[in-house]
Amino acid sequence: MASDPVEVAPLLLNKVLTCGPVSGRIVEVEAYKGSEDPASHAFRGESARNAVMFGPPGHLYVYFSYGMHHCCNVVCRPAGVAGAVLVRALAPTSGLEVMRRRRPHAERDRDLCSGPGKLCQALGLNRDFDGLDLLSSASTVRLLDDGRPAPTAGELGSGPRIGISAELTSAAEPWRFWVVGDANVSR
DNA sequence: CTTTGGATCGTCT
DNA sequence: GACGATCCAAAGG
Repeated sequence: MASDPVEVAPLLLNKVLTCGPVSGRIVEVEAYKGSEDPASHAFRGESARNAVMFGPPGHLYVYFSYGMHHCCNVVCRPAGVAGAVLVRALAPTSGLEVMRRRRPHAERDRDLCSGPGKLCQALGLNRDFDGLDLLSSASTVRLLDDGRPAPTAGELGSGPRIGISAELTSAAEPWRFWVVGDANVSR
């Protein structure tokens, strides 16, 4: 959990993210390095918004974007060094009724968590949850291992990250990872 | 099915 | 004052 985001990202696949009655299996992620990655919020140094990315690993970094959406990340480098993994999609595993109520526009269950903004809406996450320790049993949001292993080489997809300006030097890096064939992967 | 444009506001320049 | 680590609806093939 405390190493290079590009190494950690694929290992988070098939882990379970849970918040109260609602939970889902992680099926798509993106790695964001800190100082070496122009696409990272931490590239230009620490600020009030991204402070959690500079804190200890295993904590939740939640940001607000586009004036209406929240996205959540797992911090994964030692305190003082920025780095995180964006959770892009979940396969819903429990609390589906609550998710549907929070996301009335979702017509199919695969629309509930198939995007970083969607899954935060489904889990009810916002900036109030920024900084939570995902590995503490006392936290309202937790990252759990239910025994399913990370995808094998044949089950693991990878490619360029989504929504990154093409002019950035790291835009073409294959730092997006997903579970091949899962219906909840975005797009 | 794919493409396009609008919504909306915290954050940093 | 500009710009997003996005989502959705509407319009066009």
